[in-house]
Amino acid sequence: MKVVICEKQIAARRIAGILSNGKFKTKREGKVPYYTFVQDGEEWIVVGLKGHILDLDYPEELNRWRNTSLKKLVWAEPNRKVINRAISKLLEKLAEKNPDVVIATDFDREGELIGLETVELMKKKGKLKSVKRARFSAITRRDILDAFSNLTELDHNLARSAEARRIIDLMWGATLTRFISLAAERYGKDFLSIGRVQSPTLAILVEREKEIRKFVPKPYWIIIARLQKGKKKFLAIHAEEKFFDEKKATDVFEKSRNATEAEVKSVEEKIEKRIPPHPFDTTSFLSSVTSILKIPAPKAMEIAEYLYMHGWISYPRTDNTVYPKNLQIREILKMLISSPLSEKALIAKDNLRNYPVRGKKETTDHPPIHPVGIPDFEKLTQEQRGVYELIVSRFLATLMKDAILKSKKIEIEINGEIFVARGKEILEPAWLLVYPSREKFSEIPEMEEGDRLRIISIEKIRKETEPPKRLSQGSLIHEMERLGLGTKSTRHEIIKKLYDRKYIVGKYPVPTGSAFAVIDAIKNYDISKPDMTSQLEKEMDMIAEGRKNWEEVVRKSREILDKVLDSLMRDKERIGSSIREAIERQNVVGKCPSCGGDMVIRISKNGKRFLGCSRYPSCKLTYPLPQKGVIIATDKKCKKCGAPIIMVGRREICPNCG
DNA sequence: GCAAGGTC
Repeated sequence: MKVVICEKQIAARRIAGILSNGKFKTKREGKVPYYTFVQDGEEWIVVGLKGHILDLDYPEELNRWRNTSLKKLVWAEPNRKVINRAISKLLEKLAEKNPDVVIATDFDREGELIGLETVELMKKKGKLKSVKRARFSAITRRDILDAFSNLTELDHNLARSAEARRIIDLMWGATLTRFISLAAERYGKDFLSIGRVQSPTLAILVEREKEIRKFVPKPYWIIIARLQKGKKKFLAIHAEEKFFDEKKATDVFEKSRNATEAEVKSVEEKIEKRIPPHPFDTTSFLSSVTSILKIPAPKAMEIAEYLYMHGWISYPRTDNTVYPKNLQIREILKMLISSPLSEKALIAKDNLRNYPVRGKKETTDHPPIHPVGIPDFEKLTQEQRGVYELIVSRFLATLMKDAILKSKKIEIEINGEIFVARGKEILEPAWLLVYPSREKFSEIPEMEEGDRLRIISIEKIRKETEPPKRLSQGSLIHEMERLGLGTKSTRHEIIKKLYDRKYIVGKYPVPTGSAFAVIDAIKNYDISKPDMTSQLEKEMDMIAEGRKNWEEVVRKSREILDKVLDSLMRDKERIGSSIREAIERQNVVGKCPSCGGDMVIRISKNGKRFLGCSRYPSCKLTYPLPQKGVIIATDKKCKKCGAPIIMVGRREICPNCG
């Protein structure tokens, strides 16, 4: 008997289909499906796992946080425990039949470890006749048949490199998570956490927030001219753009406002192209969903998972931005033309480019995210429908011709001062008809050198420089990818974790007081930096190449952790009180102008938030609060009424005067 | 009640 082990259900079914020429049967052991067929008189069984089947955990006696010495935890050996009882039962049952086993998990580090876990679990139950490895980087007929006729051995070094990662992550994560929670006296569901990926990610947000808060806006002035050519009105801005010197701005303003006429000095026109966006990988998918549909990244991934499980989109966890050669693009387009989204699909069909757009990242394990089926729109929620339609739109856009624009720059003289009007018109919209673009377009009238224009008005407008923008969840995921933090499958979960720990709040994540305090406590250690991951990556490569021993790498990491823990322990009191203080201050936004108590964000009986004095009931002062947006304290007071000024999002307001 | 990595 031959037993083939795959990493996931969909892979198992497709591989069974390829190996059996479509002649396989689906059977079940309890709830677990597997696929079976007979070839050359031998029975084949193809099993689909659900990722890892073993996980690490510490022995029971180390699981009482308050009674366990952290020093002991650092040096403790974690146990392996089975994650999914039903799958392990099936594997054990198959092992008893002494089969030839072929490991056909994903061709990567974790895939190799999943394979090794499976073999070790099965070997406990029966003697395996042989163990082989099938390596393929795409589930296509050719790649699979090729892999199965050139079977190799399991790469133990590669698997052990993943094992080292797993042990190192757990020992650092568990030890420091417990340390910071114990120091801050946060127990149960309120615990705080630290990890190799989550902490550097949080540090990015904290750094950015510090820049935003210390930012001092600088006033500047712009001078604009409202002009008219024929019947068309348009705007031009003085060529200096930003005047940081108000006197200079006033001089220019006074000089130009007396003019009665404007004259076109030069006209510059350019034809420009806009290439469609590249096919969706997980990162660009999440970034587009969060920015276009305003759906949080974890939710977007959940929806993608749902659409995939129902056979409407391809596998959503991919780093690939290039369609594979064998992708049936014409067929998919045809399918979309007879779907409720036919209108867009027909526009695409009439505007096809020669070859679909290619992104920079090309991998062969999964194709970019694209539609593979048509759901019943009536049965989808509004969000599911939105996500599906965005995937369709993106797919169509990648097949379409470049958009053609005409950009114009017109220089206009007004009493010796030069003003500039800019316009951007769409000549050939092409893919812009099916996919949203962030670019702004505006038309301005046709003009020629020497044209005289009517001046409607000249205005001097005061503006202020703006602080850096907060990262959206999508840009945060891009940033994580750039720094090598997390994987396509985990980045959104890391973000969710930060929300669960109340380290961040709001749609555009804003770090809370506890985030500032925790990052401050660990800022001098590698665990708060992306370097720890890049260092670990290097060591994993060396283990995989056989140039380092995995146990040695783990032991060295333990020694470092041991020292880090010693150093943190010496500072435990100070770290603990600074986090506790930060959490207490989290809801305080300033002083009560009436009695000097603290003004605190509170929730009323009907669930609305408001500002109330901490000395209630002896002081009954309250202010209303906007119900939306993250509220941040400033150290300013309102000049009119003395109430504390608060920041809502990035805007400062007085809760009393507005 | 810990992490990060797979997957549903």
